[in-house]
Amino acid sequence: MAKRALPLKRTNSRATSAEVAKLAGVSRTTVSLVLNDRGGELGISAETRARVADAAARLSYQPSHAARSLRRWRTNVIALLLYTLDSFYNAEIIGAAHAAALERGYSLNIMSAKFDEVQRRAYALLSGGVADGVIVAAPPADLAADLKKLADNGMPIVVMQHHSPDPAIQAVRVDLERGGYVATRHLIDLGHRRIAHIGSASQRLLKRRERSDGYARALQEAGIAADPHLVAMAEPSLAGGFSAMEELLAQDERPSAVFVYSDQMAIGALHALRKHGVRVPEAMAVIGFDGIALGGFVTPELTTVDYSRADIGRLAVEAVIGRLEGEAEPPPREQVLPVRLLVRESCGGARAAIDREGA
Amino acid sequence: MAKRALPLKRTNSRATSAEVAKLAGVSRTTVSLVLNDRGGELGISAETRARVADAAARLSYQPSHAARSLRRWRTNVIALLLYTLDSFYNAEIIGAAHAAALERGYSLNIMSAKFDEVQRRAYALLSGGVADGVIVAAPPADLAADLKKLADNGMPIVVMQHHSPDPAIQAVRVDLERGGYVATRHLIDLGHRRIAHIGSASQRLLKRRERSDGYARALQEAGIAADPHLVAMAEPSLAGGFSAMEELLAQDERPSAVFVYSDQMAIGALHALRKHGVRVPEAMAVIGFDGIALGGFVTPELTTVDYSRADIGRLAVEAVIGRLEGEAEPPPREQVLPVRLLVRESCGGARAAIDREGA
DNA sequence: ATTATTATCTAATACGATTTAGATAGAGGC
DNA sequence: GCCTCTATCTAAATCGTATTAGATAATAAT
Repeated sequence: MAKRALPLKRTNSRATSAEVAKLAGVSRTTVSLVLNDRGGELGISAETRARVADAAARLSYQPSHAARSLRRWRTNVIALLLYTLDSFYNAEIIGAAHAAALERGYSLNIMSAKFDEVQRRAYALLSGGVADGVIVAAPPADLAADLKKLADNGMPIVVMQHHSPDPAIQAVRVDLERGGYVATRHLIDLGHRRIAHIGSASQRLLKRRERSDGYARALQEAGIAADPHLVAMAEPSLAGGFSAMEELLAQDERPSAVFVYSDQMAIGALHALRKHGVRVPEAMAVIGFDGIALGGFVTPELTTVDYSRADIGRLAVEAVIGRLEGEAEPPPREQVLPVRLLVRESCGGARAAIDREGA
Repeated sequence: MAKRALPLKRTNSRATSAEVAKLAGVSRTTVSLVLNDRGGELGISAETRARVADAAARLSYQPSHAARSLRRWRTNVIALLLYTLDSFYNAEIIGAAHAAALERGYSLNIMSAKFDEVQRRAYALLSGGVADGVIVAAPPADLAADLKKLADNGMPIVVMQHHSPDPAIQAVRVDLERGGYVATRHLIDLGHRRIAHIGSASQRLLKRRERSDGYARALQEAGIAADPHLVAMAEPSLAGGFSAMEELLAQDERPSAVFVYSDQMAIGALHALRKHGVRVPEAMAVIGFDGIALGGFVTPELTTVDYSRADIGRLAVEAVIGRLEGEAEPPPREQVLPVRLLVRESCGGARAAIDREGA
């Protein structure tokens, strides 16, 4: 692991508040008060305030993050724990989260924790106080215990895109079950009866069955018997979607439509269909999930279940900050965002698009 | 900006080294020595070491990151500054960087600095000592001065995917000029003469002209006059590629091939071509740049200029750590990685693929 | 002239870990 | 019994900032 620390030496020549104090001819206390904007209320004269600000600027003083958070018990950092950086919707979530955090004076520390080792490290860092709160996307199952420990220690934790795994943990998520239902219902309304489903079979992530549940509910409601041969599970990736689709195509009696776990997998599935000469949407209708921008750029353009990635990022950040700044009423344990059908080309005719809104 | 800090209060009940010391019946010094694995060499008996380790485990002791880095002048964190999280190749770079960092006992703090405001914040954080070194991808022009200040203060800085903007800043980059040359040459070898180019016109990022330079060199070498009407610039995004392609299609005399700045833009361009009924590769050959996995899943599969994203991430991390741990010889200012042509479908016939290797 | 009040500023401490510079005790040499 | 040496451990100082609890001097009130 980590080698021995190198000889302790002050390498960089950053100015300290003491040096600012000396240059301005005041005490460290005054410097602290002025630079934290408490000079006015606490009776530091305007003239002194200006002198301190000037000295700080001249020395390009930047407070030491370590010293400040040691003293304040606050880092003003929110950690964003992601397990899949290649999810195409992450960028939007992160962008919105960033904006929301900034607005409240926080910054975001994105920790990608793909490997077990990184994950262990992330836990150590968090429990070492590297951030004030944590937002977790798609947590792996074995992290649940760690998260709970952090939450029990008073750290605000918000899970995105998943059910709250514990009463101490908030969740900001999308109505995935309804999404699965809406997608499948769309296919049924278009006249399909043999409707396949490609699901996510990630070993590591917490089970996410909601989409599949919605699929099953729509089938049942329409009086269509569930056929286990029409369900294929694979890793949630382009390649996973590809191989799951090939598996479905190997069936004796092929489906005429498929509801896919994510747009990413759906794009893999489209590729498999093209390779096997199956025309979309004529011979196979395909519907994805997530509404990523890329879906509008593939052939054919992907019909999908859309939701606001930006809302997820923003609400997650606001939930964490709300907890940190002690808002009056306890926050709701779960915030569930609506989904909406986004009809493009990959399912053919758009006649059912009108009243499938999930909001 | 940041509201006033809340009342100072010890909210979380993390154990401190003093509590571990008490439980183990030793001094804080001993705890520190033992937990930093210096107990052996400094004469702490095996029995005491075991007692301390046990006490630490029982209290689930985690050293305070703030206190430790305040004292050590080391955070063991490397910051990774990204300006575009939606670049599809970032995930691979980040994955490799993570692995390399972990191996040496460091962790990665990904800071997405899309907005100016975030960027200012990032600079403040870094200059406040939140990380020991920085890796910057695609730095905006206005950040160069900030980066230089950090570098002059002794912070190791490595730029990825770009020329080193300053002698104090290292670079790990790809031979983009050669990539542009190889791509264009491929099109020429396939018999094309009217070869268009879609470039990146990002206002904010540092100018990156290498790809275009390679394009120009290949044309000149083949005795083809450069035609400014065949060059379109746009934002480096799916939509940018789309609109640039439409612009090119509006020409009186259309090109027969196009070399696109990135795979992402190329996918946008493919979409424009399909929309306008231009068949690829028959009526228009398209070649991209980056070798992202997605390129193998679109219609038609995208021919591209590939390079190792993983090497970039790994080398960047190793460069930073090398500087931090004071390696003997000064590191090379630039490390330039090779590119290689990856022939798929979007340019038609593959006959020129053999000897265009860039390595 | 004394006391209270206000305006302005500061000395000293605390945060938690690491490190420097010893302290203590026992063993061995004489 | 005194001294040295080694093995084992520790007291105190330190990192840079924020905060608590005053200090000081000028002004106003009596």
